[in-house]
Amino acid sequence: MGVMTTQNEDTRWLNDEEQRTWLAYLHATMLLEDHLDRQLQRDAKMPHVYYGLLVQLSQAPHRRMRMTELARQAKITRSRLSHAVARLEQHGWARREDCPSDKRGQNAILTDEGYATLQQSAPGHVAAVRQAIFDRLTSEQQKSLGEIMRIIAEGLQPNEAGADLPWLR
Amino acid sequence: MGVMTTQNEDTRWLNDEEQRTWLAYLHATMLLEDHLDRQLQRDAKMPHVYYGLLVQLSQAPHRRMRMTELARQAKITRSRLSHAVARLEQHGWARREDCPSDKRGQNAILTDEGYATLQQSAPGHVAAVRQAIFDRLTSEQQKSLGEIMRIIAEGLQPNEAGADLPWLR
DNA sequence: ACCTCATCCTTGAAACTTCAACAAACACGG
DNA sequence: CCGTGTTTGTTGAAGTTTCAAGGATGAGGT
Repeated sequence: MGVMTTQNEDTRWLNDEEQRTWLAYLHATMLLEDHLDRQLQRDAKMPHVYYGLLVQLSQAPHRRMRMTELARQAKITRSRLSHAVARLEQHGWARREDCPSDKRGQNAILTDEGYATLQQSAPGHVAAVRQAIFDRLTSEQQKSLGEIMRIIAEGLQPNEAGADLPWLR
Repeated sequence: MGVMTTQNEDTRWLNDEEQRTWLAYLHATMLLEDHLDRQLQRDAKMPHVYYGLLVQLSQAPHRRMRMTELARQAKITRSRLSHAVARLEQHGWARREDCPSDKRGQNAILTDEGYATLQQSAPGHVAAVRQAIFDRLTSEQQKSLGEIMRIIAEGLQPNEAGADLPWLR
């Protein structure tokens, strides 16, 4: 905030360097997400998040996954996924199928058409990512970036699996 | 994408560590943006981006800024800003005013009410950011994060200022 | 003055996301 | 088997963002 002056707060404001870092983070993430969204909207006719869903499906056994699991891995809500898959279905890139073992469940499935689209646009997408990030960083920085992002992500997970050990109350 | 097999492509796919780094980046940024959006939606009744706009205005002379300049600093499109300010106006957090020197221009202005809201929610917001990032990183990592994000942002800017020197054609 | 092109900002529609509410199916103790 | 609470996935409405288009003013040359 910086400008928030004269308050007997015990709030630990960000110091100058922290502010600059935070601002850089905001700018970089916003610019990159924008960049990739446009790149993929142009080349694959879909937003980055949707593309990510197709990628996940392509890596799953039989190119299919339970909705909840897909949502969990993609870090989005089930609701959002529901809408997203509906849209992907309209475009013919994915379809749904009832889960045999659980009558509540649905499997999201990558269609051949979806896979083909992925193949076509993957090189361009990778190039964009590489150009924006990896081509610009030293291997030290790449390593550091990985560590940092894992730490941040870890801290925000609603306790990813097996963390139910020291469970008070 | 890793699963993309057998292609005589000259595409430089991401290696294993690069993939893990990229995935961590996606997860961290997505989780954090979600986290802050919820935190601010709860405490300040507005999404993170809108909050950022008010912050920028609060730091500007006379708490006002030309629309285009605000959009530029916030890294969003003018269209998006136009809608956003309209909404902020509805809530009484901002207002518009014609620019005296340029009849096309508009100034976005932070209202007292907007400033008050900012003051109320700033401590919680800073705490959230600190808890998600700075409290978890060593000072080495903080420094590194800043450098890295500046590099990435810089590479994605449509050539921020003064880059109009070697202008071919 | 005029023409032309650039810049400023807005608009409406379509696309996407969030939120709360919901129905259906499961799980499990009684 | 019956309740009770949980999990799964969807839905509709409201909010947000994108995209293409457009009206108005400014800037610079002729």
